[in-house]
Amino acid sequence: MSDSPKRPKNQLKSHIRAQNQELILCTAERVFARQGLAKTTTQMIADEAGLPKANIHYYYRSKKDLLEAVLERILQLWLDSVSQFNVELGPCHNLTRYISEKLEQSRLNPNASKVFAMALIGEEPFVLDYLRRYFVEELQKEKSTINTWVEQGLMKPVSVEHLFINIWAMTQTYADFDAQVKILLQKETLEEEDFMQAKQFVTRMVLLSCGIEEART
Amino acid sequence: MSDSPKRPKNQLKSHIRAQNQELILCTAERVFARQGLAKTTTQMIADEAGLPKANIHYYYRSKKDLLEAVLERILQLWLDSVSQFNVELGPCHNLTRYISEKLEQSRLNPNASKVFAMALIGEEPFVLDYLRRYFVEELQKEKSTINTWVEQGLMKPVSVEHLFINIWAMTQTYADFDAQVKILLQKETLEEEDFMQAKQFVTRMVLLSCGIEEART
DNA sequence: GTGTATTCTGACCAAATATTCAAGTTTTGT
DNA sequence: ACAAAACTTGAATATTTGGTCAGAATACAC
Repeated sequence: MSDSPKRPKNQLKSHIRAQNQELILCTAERVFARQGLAKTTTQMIADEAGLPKANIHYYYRSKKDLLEAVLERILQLWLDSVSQFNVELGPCHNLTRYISEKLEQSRLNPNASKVFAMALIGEEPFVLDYLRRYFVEELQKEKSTINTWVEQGLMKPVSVEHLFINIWAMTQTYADFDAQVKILLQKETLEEEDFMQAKQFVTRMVLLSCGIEEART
Repeated sequence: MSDSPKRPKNQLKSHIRAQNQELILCTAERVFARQGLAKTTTQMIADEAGLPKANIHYYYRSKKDLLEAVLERILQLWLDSVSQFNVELGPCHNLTRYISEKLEQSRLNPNASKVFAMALIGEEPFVLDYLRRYFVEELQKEKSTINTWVEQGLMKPVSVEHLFINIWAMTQTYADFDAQVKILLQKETLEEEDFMQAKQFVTRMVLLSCGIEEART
């Protein structure tokens, strides 16, 4: 979808193509995050990327195509970056790591996080389809893992759905609603330290609610 | 700001005026929530309200004015609807009630909740100013109340800022990202029952993290 | 070096949309 | 009943913006 004209006869995209697409996607992600999905114009992206507008349209037929390419990238990142649960290591270790990784990802890719949230709140079909396709089955795996732990008496039984809904809500709020967080914390910018505190706070809540002794990491 | 022409000589707005503004604000809130802030056109609002577009502009000079009127209404609701902490009654009762009220509000006014989230993620200056003006001092009160409880040994010391950030994150996620929640819960619509479960789940998490014995309400 | 495929880009177009206006209609105060 | 104020609304306007196109420039294969 994102390759407008015929690609170079075989395998690899041309060097130029790959490079420009990368530039455009990165810039678009940034501008989308800053301006909002609908308020962003192709012109803004073009200007910020230092390219003429027509050049953007050479690589991405339409604004919709471009947005979807940006979203695909983000969702891929989301899916890849957070490692799976490892049954062996038990709930405490896994949940702690999971929360840590999610928060770290929000901190390091605030733009991606925000664009994703915007698309989700706007119910972009592309994102909803993606969630339906990949995350539901993902959740099933975590669910069975957690059930195993429950059977082993390593944690209390909890609603896995609600657990994940709330872990996601908490870990993403620091990136998505950073404006609100900054106001409440009375800070100009969120430092690594703030994320560390968030990490501790959220981890504590989650572990306690699962009846797990807190680890001192 | 939101009253374009001279108002009737004194006190009360004319009946017609009040009625039309009410209709327009309600409709606008709904359409904004459905379409997104930027994608919504005055024409859509006009059509859905059954009024000609020019009539909308008679009451609200610009789209921006209209959005701000809608937001003001929502923020007012937000501020009013959730009752203050009552020191006498202790942390368990108050936190339980607070979470319950916030979730109930999300459930009953999903549009308002969503428009607010959209404006917040888009960093609408109007909303940020409002937060700075009212919520920061609001938080101060809660903070000192909680400190009192901590001193009385009724709960463990916690970061009040992070506590509220995360309570808000959790209670609003069910309305704001309902599309995601629906997918994960595999439901067409969120029922009262789902909100009840959310209420229990969130309350449990919060109380445990504050070292408070769970109430059986 | 030559020709073909790819990339670049300024100019242009059509559709969408916020906003204005002026001429009508209704309501209201007295 | 009458005039002033408030309200209504179809039509016009100005601007923004996504998208196109044709020809120029560049890279690439041989």
